[in-house]
Amino acid sequence: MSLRMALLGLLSLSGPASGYDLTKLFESSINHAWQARHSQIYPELNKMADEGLVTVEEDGPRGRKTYTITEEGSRTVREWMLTTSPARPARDEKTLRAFLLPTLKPEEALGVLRETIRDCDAKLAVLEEIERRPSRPRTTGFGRYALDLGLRHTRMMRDWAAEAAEEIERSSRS
Amino acid sequence: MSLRMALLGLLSLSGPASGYDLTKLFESSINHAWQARHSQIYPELNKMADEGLVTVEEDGPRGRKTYTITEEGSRTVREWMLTTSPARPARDEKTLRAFLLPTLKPEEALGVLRETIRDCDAKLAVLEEIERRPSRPRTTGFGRYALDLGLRHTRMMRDWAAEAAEEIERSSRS
DNA sequence: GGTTGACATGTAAAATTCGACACGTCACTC
DNA sequence: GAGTGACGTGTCGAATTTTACATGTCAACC
Repeated sequence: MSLRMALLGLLSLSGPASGYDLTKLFESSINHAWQARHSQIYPELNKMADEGLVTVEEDGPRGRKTYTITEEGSRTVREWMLTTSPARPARDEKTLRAFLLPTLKPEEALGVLRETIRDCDAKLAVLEEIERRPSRPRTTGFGRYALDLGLRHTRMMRDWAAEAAEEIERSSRS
Repeated sequence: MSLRMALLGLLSLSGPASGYDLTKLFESSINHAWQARHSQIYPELNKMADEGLVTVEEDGPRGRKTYTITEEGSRTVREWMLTTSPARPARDEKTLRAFLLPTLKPEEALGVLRETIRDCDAKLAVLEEIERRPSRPRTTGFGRYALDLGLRHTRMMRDWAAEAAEEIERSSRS
């Protein structure tokens, strides 16, 4: 259901778009919270067209199909957003690795943590650059929350890694 | 591969355990970063036994099988931890919902955010209770990082929701 | 005229994950 | 002795996701 809602949501926020557009949008926006390849997106769009959640216009230059969300599609995503469904728990390989850190020797764990810090710093640089950029239409409203959450999440991860590293250093010195 | 590494990691951290134990351990430890039902765990343990990553002792009261990680299993998980594999990106339905918040009317979004805050507070209460609890064997080392990250993540989410809510209130007053 | 790269859509097989069904044991309580 | 609930393992079908294969167009550059 999540993929469907993500697609309807993107269509609702960005206006009519093609499968190709949506694939790109996925990558450049919610990638840190959800992902889908075009091989999953195209069939889902066709299914939704069959079910009347979106309409499709087949014209465009290269067999391009433009999808538009329908009234019913909007209702569907709105209901999903408002229901307190207990949302399936997150899956995050990075956090899993963090959890398994104690399986390593202190020096090894320290190496992994330092790499984590570097990765976070790199990601932060990218996100902060986007934040600084003079407001494109997308920065207001749509994408606003995503960016903010992404920044907070990355900073949180960085802080954690830094403090964990410091703790390991302290305890291995003693 | 992640499930396999999670299982090997847990076996490495907790010592020999049964599939049942591991299912429970999964729920009580890395649940917020990775999940698996017993229907996924049991077959994976059998496969790993075939491949020599774990050994199995079939005794125990109720047909209980006890799995122990082997040298090869340890090597496998260690290599995985140390390789900079670009870790598949996270999937988090809650963040997806957050991202789609702008599809809602301000009052509706506000409602969702307030509920998010309540959920985070509830989760924080649980985690902080665990943190306060006099150190059981698991709180040191194993589980230490997981708990810390869980706390930080939940606080981050709470702060984000609170500030987003405040921002919506401000802009709807004007 | 040929090549390259972004644009554009699709399918199929494999792997992963979930939800339901299925079976049996042991300890404790009423 | 019957019932309940935690313990314990397993399989199967469906849904979801990934990876690879497959095909073709348009614009720009050389």
